[in-house]
Amino acid sequence: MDIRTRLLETAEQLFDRHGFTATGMDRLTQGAGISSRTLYKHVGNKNGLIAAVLNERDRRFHRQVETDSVDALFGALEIWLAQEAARGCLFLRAWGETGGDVPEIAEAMARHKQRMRERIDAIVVAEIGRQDDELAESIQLLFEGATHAAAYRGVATVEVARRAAHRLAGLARIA
Amino acid sequence: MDIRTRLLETAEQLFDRHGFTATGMDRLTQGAGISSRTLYKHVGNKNGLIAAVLNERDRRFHRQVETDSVDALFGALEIWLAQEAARGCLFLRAWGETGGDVPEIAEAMARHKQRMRERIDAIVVAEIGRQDDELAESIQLLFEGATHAAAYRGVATVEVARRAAHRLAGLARIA
DNA sequence: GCACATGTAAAGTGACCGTTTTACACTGCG
DNA sequence: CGCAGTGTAAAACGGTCACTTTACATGTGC
Repeated sequence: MDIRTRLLETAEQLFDRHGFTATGMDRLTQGAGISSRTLYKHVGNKNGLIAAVLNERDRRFHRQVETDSVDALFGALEIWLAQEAARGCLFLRAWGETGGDVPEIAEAMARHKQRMRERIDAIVVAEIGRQDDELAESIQLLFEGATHAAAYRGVATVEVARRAAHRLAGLARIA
Repeated sequence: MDIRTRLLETAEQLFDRHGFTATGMDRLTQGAGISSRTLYKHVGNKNGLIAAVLNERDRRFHRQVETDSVDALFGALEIWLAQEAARGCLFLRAWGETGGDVPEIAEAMARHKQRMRERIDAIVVAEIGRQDDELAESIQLLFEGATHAAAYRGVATVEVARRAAHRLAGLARIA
């Protein structure tokens, strides 16, 4: 496997499991099986590594969530949470741990949320046949809520979010 | 002002602004204007301080959110987020930064979420005249979602959550 | 008036932080 | 053949980490 890929996958796991600040470079190099010199050649510094991990995760997450119905959207979230463990949104966690002070990380977070919003906009159009900002924002809230509530209420809470989104879409359809 | 109160208030601010791991004990003692010896006498160690901060915040948050209508609940959240700055749920952030491995912190988080759930259960009864787990869980999802989405979409998103909760309550009322 | 609790200031503990450096091995290409 | 590129291992960098210790100043109550 490619060195950079191995590094990013290892880092994503360790960051998600133990937190960003708490995960030292030694554990990262050891986990990826590379020297620290190589790590710094590839990602510059720790914040660069965090940003790279987030951007790669965004690509992977988006690929999974690229659906065009409310059902499929929350179904994808359910699968994601079931196989990745639910510890809240990694983008918001990175942003929070760094106090919002690292531009590359803040931008990765904002970009990810914006991309999610565009996907939901498309789903709304597919569901009710027209744009509806209020509905889209509500679905994003339910999606965000499920992502975080799953950490303490379990993945089953995604089903509740899916049904609530469905009901709101139904109301929007007849409005 | 009481030393312990001053310490907890300072710590809450610094933890919220910069993250838990990133906030060193020096900055805490300096911020609170106390010696490190006194700090350790009062809270034992850093995890003890974090747990104490969370438990105090739970008390304060709950006092603000102790309402009995959907409108008032989200109104309270809006006020809270407007005056405290929205960086996501501090309980989930602490839990995530410590990898869920610190019992006192994990318990503080779970207790806080459980208390929130009980409040929402009471609100549901007040709103529709009977218990409704599905509605309560949906409202908790919207509340959680608004808390986190406010970090990147601004406090205005709380209004959207409030309206969505209202609609779902309306549906539950006629069901 | 003396013990005691509670506070301060400041130095010291060893461990670990992110990052750089030094020295060396392997590979593929002109 | 030689050399640039890419990797390793391991030590060193100065700094900061959470936490403890030492030494000293208070005020309070018996």
